[in-house]
Amino acid sequence: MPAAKHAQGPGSDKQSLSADDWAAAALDAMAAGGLECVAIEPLARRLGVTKGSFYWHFANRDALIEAALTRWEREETDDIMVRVGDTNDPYERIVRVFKAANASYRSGRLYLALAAASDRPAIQEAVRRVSERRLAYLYECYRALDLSEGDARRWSTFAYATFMGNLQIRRDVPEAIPENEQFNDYLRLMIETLIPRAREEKNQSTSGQQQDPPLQAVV
Amino acid sequence: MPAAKHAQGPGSDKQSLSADDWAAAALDAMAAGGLECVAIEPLARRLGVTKGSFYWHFANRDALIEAALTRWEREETDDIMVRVGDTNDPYERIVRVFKAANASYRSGRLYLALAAASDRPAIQEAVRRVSERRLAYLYECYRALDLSEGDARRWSTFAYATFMGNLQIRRDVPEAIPENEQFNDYLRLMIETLIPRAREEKNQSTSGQQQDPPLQAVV
DNA sequence: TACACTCCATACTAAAGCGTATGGAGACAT
DNA sequence: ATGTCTCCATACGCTTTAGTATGGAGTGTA
Repeated sequence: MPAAKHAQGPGSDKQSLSADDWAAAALDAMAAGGLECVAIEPLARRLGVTKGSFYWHFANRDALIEAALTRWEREETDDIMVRVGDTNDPYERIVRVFKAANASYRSGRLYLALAAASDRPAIQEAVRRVSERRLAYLYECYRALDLSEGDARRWSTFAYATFMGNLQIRRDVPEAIPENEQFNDYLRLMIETLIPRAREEKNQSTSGQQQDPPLQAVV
Repeated sequence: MPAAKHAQGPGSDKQSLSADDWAAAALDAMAAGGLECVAIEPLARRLGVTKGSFYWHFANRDALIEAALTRWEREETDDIMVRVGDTNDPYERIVRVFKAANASYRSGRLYLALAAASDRPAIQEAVRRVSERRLAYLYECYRALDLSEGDARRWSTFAYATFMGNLQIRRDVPEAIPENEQFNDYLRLMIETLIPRAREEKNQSTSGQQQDPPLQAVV
């Protein structure tokens, strides 16, 4: 039963687990079944080891959650902010935020699972930091569209709410979100509605946008 | 309200608990700390009794959750649908849905807590029924505004997403939601944006063909 | 009085999960 | 070979919770 320790196989599994491997497994369990699924012995079974491994890498369960949160915040920053940050056009940035938001299913489930752990202050603070960062990013995008501070605040909050609500609907009532080219229509409606500049240039596509962008493919 | 068996004592608490009392307490615990807080002994302590009482009213914990879900679905139907249903103007109905959604803080927390229990099929189905009912209601409102089926579907989903996202933001980043008269501006922006009222509706869904909708006009 | 029914308290068992103590197998250096 | 360090297995104790078994106080009924 004990797996060959250092068979040094073809790279599929390492001989030793790292703390970050545990953190990654904790995030997977979190996205799948919520915080209550982040249990040490079940995770150990899933990783092919026992509790002895865990308590060598971590002091206790809270330390694992802390490490998972750190990894999550880094993932969020890397995956979303960086992906849309290579454009100076604020319109295009908002569009990309929306597309990225609707693309990563796991990321959405993970956020919702973490945000539901309202009785854990450490988790709540991490969720708050992530949301504040996203809101601030959207706010700056709208400011760059020449909106006033108040309008930019309202529009960015509005857009972020729609953004989050779509994640929620996709999880709770998946068939309510249109699919394929229907989804493109839905996404276009939201983008055009939520970005005031879009109303003035209905005839012309924006710089990087094609007529039929393959939205579902963004993983 | 279940008939008290034999009225005794200065009215503070009844002498006998009913199954619905347990269901109500379960929903309170759920809104406060999620499904994991729906534990029998803590609930019994909070109700001033012991487990013996619980297992007289329910077969097991799942039966309690089932009863709580039934009560929740009834609450949702009574509190929200009925409250906005006494108007024939579809515009006004959507406005009331939005205001009611942003009014009940506990209701929002409860929905989010229930929806986060993605590993319980019974809960997931109840959440789905509630969301489908709300979406269908909104869809009919938009249809009554002379939108095409496709447009009504997109707009109602869009509106419901914004609706749900505001609940999420209010829970996770409360200070991001404006307050007082600032909140009125925010609400007005969402309502005006999300209800294409009195607008000449081409059956054109994929491109915004409207001309110059007032962004900040109505007070 | 005798009996039954309702509602709950008390005292258990069983299981799951967190945490600890300890030992052991392999790798590496001396 | 000996020791040491890394990483993990095993065994154990502790707490919490689901669930059961049983009795008992209060009330109604024959």
